Amino acid sequence: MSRPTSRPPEPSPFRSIEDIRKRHRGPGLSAEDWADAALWSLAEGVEALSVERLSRGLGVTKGGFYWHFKDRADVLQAALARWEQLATTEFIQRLETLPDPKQRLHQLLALTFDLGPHGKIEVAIVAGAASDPSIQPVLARVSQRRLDYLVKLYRALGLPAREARNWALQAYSTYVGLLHLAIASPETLSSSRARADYIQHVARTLIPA
Amino acid sequence: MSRPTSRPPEPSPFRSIEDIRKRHRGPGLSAEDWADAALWSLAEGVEALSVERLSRGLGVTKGGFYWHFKDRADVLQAALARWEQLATTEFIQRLETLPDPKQRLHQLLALTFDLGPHGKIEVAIVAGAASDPSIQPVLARVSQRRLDYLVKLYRALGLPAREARNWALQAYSTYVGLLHLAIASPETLSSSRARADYIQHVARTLIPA
DNA sequence: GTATCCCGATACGGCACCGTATAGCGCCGG
DNA sequence: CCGGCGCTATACGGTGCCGTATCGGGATAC
Repeated sequence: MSRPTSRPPEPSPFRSIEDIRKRHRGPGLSAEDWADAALWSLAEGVEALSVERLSRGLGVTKGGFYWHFKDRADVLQAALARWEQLATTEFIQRLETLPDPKQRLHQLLALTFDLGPHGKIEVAIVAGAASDPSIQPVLARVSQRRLDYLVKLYRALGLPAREARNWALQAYSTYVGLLHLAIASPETLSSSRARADYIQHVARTLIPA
Repeated sequence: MSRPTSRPPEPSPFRSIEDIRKRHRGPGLSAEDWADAALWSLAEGVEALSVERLSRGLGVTKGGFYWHFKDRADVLQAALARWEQLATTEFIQRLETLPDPKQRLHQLLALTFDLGPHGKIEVAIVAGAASDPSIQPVLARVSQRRLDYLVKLYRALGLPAREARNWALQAYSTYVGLLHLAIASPETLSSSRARADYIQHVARTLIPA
């Protein structure tokens, strides 16, 4: 019925389904396990997130699910919260290890082109937001925080506010467009030759000075 | 059971649901009526396209649906075919009315920023392709034709093949990213001031000479 | 006026998922 | 060694959608 006290140590970011299933033969599944699995499953589309599907993927029945979560919407919000954390805070923290703003922009491009499973998840979330209003606030926060950070980087390069904003918007659009392209036309940038060439091009046009 | 002979004159591109419903009190619904309604409904997500939902939206029961289409996948393909036509051929035709490649690029930007219902539909299709393999081929063709056309435009501006390709990729990514942004953060470019400013910025950076 | 074509209404069985209820089992503390 | 805690298994009723079958009725053609 009700939620238990959550486990103290945050286990690990972005564990694979296999990791979760392995841990299964041990204590059993925690709320974080379910939420992580839910986050992964978002790659197949928000609508594809179902309690029974999730259970099957984890090799258990849905019996325990409702011990941790009120309903499907509840675990969706948990997964989105996890995504928000990974897609903003932890991403920015990784960039902040570099001292120079220009280096950060270059690193950001490199990370952007290193398409993991994030791409499908992001696209699914945006598409889901068009039909599921509960997604919109999370998505809006993520976009805003990313844009704000980009603006900050461009301002650190010496650009005035208005220009920094435009560059940030364009950089972010380019990033998102690349996610789409990876789905729509995977072979377009499959050659590492064309890829490197395009990265260099983008770096030239998106990093002003 | 079987398909009838299709009506000779193509009725009209992108009719609204209301248009379709109005026509209803007249002869009845044609295959194009259903396909158009299906295309609209894609804005709510590919998964949201269901036969019974479609019927309710059109104010009839699903009785007649299976007269025109074999199953749900059939009408989905019809809707995608319609989208492919609108998103490539007719779009390019509109641009080809302009004589100068640079004018065409500017017009393309203007059309891009004129976000209609297309945005949600495109995003939904890309997201759907990640989970529904039957969508992938259509999406790949559309992306490829658009990219090819962009490359052609940039080459017409005098750029060598490799560079034209990079610019085309970036321009297309920027376009798709804008679609996302319109969903994720609608207020970001709601002010016509910021909008015009950003259009100008994009035009400067995406149209070389 | 009647036959045919085109399309809508209704009814049915089947499936996938939801959320609830309840019982069972391993494990850990006392 | 035993009672409760954490989690899982099983079972159930309800809903929405699918695809099929069948009937009915309006428009049109003749």
